[in-house]
Amino acid sequence: MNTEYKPQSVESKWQKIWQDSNIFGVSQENDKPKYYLLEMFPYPSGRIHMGHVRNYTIGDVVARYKTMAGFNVLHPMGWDAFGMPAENAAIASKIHPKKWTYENIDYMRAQLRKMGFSYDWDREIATCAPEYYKWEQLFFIQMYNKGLVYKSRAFLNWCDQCKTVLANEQVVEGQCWRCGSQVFLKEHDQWFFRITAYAQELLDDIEKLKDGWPERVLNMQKNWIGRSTGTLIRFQIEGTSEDIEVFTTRPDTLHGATFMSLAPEHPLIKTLPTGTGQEREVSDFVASTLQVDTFTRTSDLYEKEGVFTGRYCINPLTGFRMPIYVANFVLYDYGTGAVMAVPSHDQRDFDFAKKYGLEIIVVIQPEGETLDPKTMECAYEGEGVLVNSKEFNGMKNTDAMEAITKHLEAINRGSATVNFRLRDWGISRQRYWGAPIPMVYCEKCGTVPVDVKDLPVLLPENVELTGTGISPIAQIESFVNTTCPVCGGKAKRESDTMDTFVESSWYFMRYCSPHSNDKPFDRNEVQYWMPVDQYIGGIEHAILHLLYARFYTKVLRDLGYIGFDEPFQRLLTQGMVIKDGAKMSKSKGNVVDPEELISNYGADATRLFCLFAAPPEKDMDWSDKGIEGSYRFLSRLWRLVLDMKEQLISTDVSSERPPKSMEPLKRKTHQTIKKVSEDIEKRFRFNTAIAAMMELVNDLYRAKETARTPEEFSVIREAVQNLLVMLSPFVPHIAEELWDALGNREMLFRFSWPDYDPSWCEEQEATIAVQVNGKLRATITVTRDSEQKAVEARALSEANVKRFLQDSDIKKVIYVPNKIINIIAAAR
RNA sequence: GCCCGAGUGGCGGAAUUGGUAGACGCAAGGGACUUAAAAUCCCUCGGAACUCAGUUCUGUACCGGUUCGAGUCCGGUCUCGGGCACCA
Repeated sequence: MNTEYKPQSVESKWQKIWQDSNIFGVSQENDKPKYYLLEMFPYPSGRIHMGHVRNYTIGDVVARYKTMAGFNVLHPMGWDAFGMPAENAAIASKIHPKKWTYENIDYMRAQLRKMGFSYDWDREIATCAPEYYKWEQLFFIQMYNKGLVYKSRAFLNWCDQCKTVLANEQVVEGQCWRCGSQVFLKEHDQWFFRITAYAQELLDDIEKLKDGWPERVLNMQKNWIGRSTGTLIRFQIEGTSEDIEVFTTRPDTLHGATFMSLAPEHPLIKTLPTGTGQEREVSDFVASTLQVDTFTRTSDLYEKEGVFTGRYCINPLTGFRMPIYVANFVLYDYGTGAVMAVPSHDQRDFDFAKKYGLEIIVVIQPEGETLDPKTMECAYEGEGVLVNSKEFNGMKNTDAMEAITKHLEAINRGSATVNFRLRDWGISRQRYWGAPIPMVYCEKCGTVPVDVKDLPVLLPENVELTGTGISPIAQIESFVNTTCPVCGGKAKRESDTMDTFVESSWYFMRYCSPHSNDKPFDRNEVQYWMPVDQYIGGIEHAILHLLYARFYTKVLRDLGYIGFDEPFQRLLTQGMVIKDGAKMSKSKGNVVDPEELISNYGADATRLFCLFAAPPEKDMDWSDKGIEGSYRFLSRLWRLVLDMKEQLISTDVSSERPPKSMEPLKRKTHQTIKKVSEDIEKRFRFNTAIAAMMELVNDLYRAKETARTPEEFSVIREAVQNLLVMLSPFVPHIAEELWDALGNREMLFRFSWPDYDPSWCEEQEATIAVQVNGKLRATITVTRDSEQKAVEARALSEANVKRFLQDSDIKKVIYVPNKIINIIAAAR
């Protein structure tokens, strides 16, 4: 055999064998425990990038390890195939999105195969296939019937670059998460998923994920859901029977509420000023405020401004005539879009009152201090005792919160409530390449869902893509014009498509029965495989995808499809791949192409370096020199095994006691099995597992120099065999090849993960650090588990120890067996 | 402002329960082999000092504490990263 390591031929050989024998196919099975390992599926953008390589390599190690450790492992792969890049490519180069997408899928599938990943390709799905999105349309209709889907006209985030609205989760620092351009508010008709109905459960169930999810992600979700408890208060508008509703966390300050602030988007703004002479001023203010993008408008530095609407509302406790303002800092999105202003105890309201000369009434006095509205320079937001609050005077403000809320309930002016920051999920997209929303507008019957038996509503293929902002399918008469499923009369179809995050909210269930064609999935199969035991993906989905998927799982449960609450038991968020101090990106010109790495160094070396360079959850620094090191290691392994091939084949692993000369190697072998098993199983620390195997290789090189007898080679064979088994999840091709070269018949992937012999893990001797007063003075080697007396005697006989004990009395000796002996002494 | 992380050689990173700080790898320097180079193999590699086979001092962002013993625990400070934030 040629002794030079040439990964390309080895890798393609084994990839073909794996593919031809369908070795990675799995089915429901009862004698092994199941394990569902999932990596976030990719968008088929054209080529895989280093982020994919890292993510999927980590997953593949776990999948292969778990298989060898005796689990029935589901490890599927598919494509998050709807989305805007396909459409943009179509506009730019006149390729149909469908063709573009499927060509990309073919190319990327081949790339993933070249990496040697152990996917069950029979389960591959693409979310743009009607067989997939059909079920999503069914869920939509069932959710609609249950009141979990509704349509509403609202001010929404609009990205002018992408020509579509965006969900709140998809706006990052006022910019579109995808293209980075400024997002504006625009009034739009939109379909919403009522995720807020699950806000409390999404928050509560975070408790169930504590053990398996990174705390960071759970915190982010908690912040995003943003629960706060407070009171809903109704203020009557003077001269009408209408109320303004307000949410406050400080009902204790209600007696000090002297004006009202409304968001510019508040519906009352359109009617309130009528007849007051303020109409013009208000509408000008609203128009100019709404032109400013939300991010700027809500930044700290933005000047707080407002305009009087000409109307008043009545403080329900004091009867105070509160002027109603429209103010640019009030968010329509949060609470009720209206804020009762208490300038004495809220800094923002204080500034506003000073600016417009509004009344300030102190209602909470801090201990040992008397606040005076005339001399106050800022609001007092701390605790204290109520004043100017009628029967509540003298009460501690913390107690008054409940007391005032109770009182409001009694006079029917308010109630205790819980408010969430989380908004309903707007899922309409004015784009072509997505799943059509299965609704119909009938002149007689109004908005009605498509009849379930007519699903799927197929996305028409004969479109012209222009990127003008109207849904392209709205212009296709044959699609839009339809008949009403209720009355059979003329009707028009909804022409918006669904947010692509809807597809990724349930794909992990479809993998369980990907070929089911009479229902979304088979309940038995989903119940067998789900929940996902280990999910792996990027931190950028901490809120977006992971929150939506949790929500959707709960919805499908309540629709009766499944019987569990959470989709992902454990989550690993892997770090980014960094080069030259920045995330790899085309614009920075620091992109490394995986395909080049595969052809230069092979898939195995690429995989190895991705795993070795950093622990998975940390960002990984790409290093061109580093991958050469990985390649060097594999070459070293290759030569090691093939150089000894003859001697190894002619001997067998023996259960006899090894020759003395080989005892250290046998010990190292079992220690390495233990270390590698624990690093994978308990810690997901592949870098230290690889380091341990490198050490074993280094030891094997030394052993190879001295070995002569078959008995000695037998121990080497034991080490090499186990090494190859352990390496196989990391570098599967070279491991299979060398395994085969040693004459093993069974394929490594089908081989069992090795057990270690605990008696061979322990060293015979222990190196003990000898300290005098906590400082290292010598190291001694003693037999394991030696008595303190013997160790102490040895320690005291060390010259350097004696030196430091001169003219001193020993006060105390601390002995930790096999580790350390510390002699505490004081000068005479 | 609130809530999380993280700070260790020239670099990526080890040190799992408080017990020899720097495993493994990269880079660098030296040597062997070679006509030469590549490849390979061996040695050195945190800093400083000295009486240099060795030994001492010092060192895990900074200041302090607990402990026989702290990278690890506690209190405080600084820096960096992340999330939320005019949130009523």
